[in-house]
Amino acid sequence: MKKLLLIDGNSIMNRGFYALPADLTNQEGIHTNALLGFLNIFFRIYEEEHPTNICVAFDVHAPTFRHEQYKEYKGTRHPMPDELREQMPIIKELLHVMKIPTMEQAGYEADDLIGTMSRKGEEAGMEVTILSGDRDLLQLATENVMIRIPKTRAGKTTVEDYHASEVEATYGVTPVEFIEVKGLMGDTSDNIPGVPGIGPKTAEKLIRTYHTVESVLEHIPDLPPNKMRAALEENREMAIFSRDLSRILLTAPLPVELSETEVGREELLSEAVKERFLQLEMKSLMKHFASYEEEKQPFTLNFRDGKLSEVKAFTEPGSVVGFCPVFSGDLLLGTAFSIGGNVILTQTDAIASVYELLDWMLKNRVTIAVPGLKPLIRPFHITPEENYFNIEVAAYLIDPLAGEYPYHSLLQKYLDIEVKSEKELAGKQELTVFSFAMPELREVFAMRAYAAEALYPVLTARLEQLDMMDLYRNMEHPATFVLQDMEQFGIRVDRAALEAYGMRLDSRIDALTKEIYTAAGEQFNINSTKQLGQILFEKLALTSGKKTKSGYSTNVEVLTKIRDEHPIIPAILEYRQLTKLRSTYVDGLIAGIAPDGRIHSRFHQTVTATGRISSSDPNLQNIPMRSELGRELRRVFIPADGYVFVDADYSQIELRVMAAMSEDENLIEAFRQAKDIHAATASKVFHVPLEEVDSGLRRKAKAVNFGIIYGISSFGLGQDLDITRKEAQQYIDQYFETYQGVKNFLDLLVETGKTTGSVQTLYKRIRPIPEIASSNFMTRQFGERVAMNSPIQGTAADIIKLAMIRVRTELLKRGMKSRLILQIHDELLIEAASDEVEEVKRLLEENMVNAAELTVPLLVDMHTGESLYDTK
DNA sequence: AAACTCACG
DNA sequence: ACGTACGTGAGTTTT
Repeated sequence: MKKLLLIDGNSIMNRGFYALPADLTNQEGIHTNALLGFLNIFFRIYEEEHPTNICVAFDVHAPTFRHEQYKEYKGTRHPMPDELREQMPIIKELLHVMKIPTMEQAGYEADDLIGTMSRKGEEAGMEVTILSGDRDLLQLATENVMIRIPKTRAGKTTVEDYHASEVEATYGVTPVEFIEVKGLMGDTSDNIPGVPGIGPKTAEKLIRTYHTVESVLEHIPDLPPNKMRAALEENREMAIFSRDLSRILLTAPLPVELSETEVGREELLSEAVKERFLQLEMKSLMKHFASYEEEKQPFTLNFRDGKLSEVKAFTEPGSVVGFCPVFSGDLLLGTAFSIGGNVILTQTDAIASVYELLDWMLKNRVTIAVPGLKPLIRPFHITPEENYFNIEVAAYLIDPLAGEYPYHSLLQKYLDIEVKSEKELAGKQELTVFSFAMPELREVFAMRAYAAEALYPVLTARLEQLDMMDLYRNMEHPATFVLQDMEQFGIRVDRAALEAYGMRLDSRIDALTKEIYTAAGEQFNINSTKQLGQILFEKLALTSGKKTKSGYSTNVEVLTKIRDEHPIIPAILEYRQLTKLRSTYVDGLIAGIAPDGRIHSRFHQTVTATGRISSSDPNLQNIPMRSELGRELRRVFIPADGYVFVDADYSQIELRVMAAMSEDENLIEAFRQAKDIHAATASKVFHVPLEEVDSGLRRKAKAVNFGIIYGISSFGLGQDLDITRKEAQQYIDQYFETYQGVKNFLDLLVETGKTTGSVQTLYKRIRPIPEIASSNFMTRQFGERVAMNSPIQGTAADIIKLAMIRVRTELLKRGMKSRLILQIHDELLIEAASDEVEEVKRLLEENMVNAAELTVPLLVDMHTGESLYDTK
């Protein structure tokens, strides 16, 4: 089978130019970033596909005759920067040396040439791949023509692949209809006007129903009589014109014949090419020549179908196996077991049989390594003592900044094995009972189990090396079970009360909306910061404060400063508060209520850089508290019948942790004595007797205390207290004079960060700080603040994790009905059976206070109540 | 997808 | 001169 690779030259060069550092030059001062970007992605695709035919298309930069009448064509597009322009002839010349044909044609865009060539290739029975950064090309996708769009996130480049079916799956319209959608919505970057007022959502909906622009126009009488319909009526011709502009030509005259596009590996990687790359000082490309001589064997995984009994037969007592069950909801679809690098796939829905096998393994001292443990705990009744190993959590401890821990990244990073990612294999295929018959999905399941087994020895070795094995065993592993419990229990919500609260908000939002429109003298979208900025700072000429990247800032800080300038401001502030409550909390929480009347948030263990837990879908760690109206919302969170809430939060845990870690005698003593640490700090720092510390002075000391924890900067403190930087610096100096141990401690953290590239908590959890080595001043400063904050925030997070584990263990041991249902960083919420309240209170306080042995006491504030509101 | 805003600790 | 406090997640608009 012949394979044709067509490349959108300008688009890929452009992408390389902006993705790679602009200071990438050779000794002659020629910029090479776009060239390198182009060639990197080119070689990657080449090695993946091994195309037999290649052609690269370029735009000719002159007005093209198709758009001649359209004067402002590409008027909004930025001109090509000189640094990029100078690289264009070089890439063409390089391609010439590589014997890859290029094409450009006056009067036609590269798109048209690619479109036409793709059809020629398809007709000739070839598989066609189009490489571009531009989604417009998606209209060319068919079952034989795949569009590949490279994306770079966090330094890693992935490629999105679209056949016709994937375009349809992703956008809900066929590739041909894609053109029609664009005709309606327009495209500012291509200067295609579209129909004003119709965005992507509306356009997609219309085309999904009517398929073509003409058909939409014919059916205008069927549409609801609103703005959109009026816009369509008034812009009939524009819609057709825009659509025609969007359509890529499939009949352009081609300067290159299909038969001329054949390429051979020898020409592509010839000595001449190598020499040219070296002249341009693109040494990183040399690996392609080396690999030509000594090709690395691609990794292939061994997997086959088999029965659970075979798995058992092959498993040696005391060994490590990789295990990955596959569920669709609660339904088990099958399992993958990896034993000594051989994977056995079993299609089965018999959870009990699998449980039996796992039980046998555990009894035979087998370590069961799993990609992620939390989802398996409930179906397989797993307990913390059992010998499971959680690959995801281990990988998180070693590299907490990675964000995600998919097997392909981990295999690459720790074993230098290159495998296709889940996405590359399975794409967007859904899980069904047929999944075990689909080759791509089978490979995904097998790979997950294989990776778990293969990664176990290297991750455990790394954990040992970093002295984090205890942290894993005694803290992270048992913590997974607490999180699973919290997800399962959820929290009860009074839906009716929540809806009533929403209605109250609605009526006030309506009134405010009218008020704002009147004050502004026109209607506009209050949610749009762009429109709001124009109204406030241009039309009403109010004092604009800070700017953002793209215009005026309209945040609370700015608006509060001009509160008295115009009655519209307080109205907007209130509107903002209310709409936030409405959309994020009322609507968001209602959407999250399960059939059991409770919200089952998800709790994540591998997300934060510092070791904290995070919560999502919905986030229950940011329920309003600070404003009275927002706090009212807490009334809708209620305990089950026969239960009450018992809530306990650590008092000043981060400051206490800092006192203990720094061993500052003054601060430790302050905590041993003082009831009010902010007042005590004020007294010492500002040299005022404790009795004379007023609320203003206390507020300042409190801000300083926070600033210290965040990694102090005079600018930040000044901002917070609204004082000059100089004054803020004085406060900081005075603070450090009082607490010299703290100063030494923070200095040591920064120094440690600089020399080792990371810092750690009391329990050895590490936080890497790549920023601290940056040559950029701002970035480096950020790194220094992180070095000061992370050990403190992280140690506090460690302590509450220990407390959670102890509380869970204790509740279970005593066979109590009460349960831990929520963690909010320094706070634990227990839904306590009414007859257990006193015991729960004792147990909770006892276990929180004694979770860690510090040189300062840990104190908790405890409250009980009939709703989350009452537990303040 | 990125920017902006804002809810929490 | 630079132009920010540390850690999150979600909704909305704009690109």
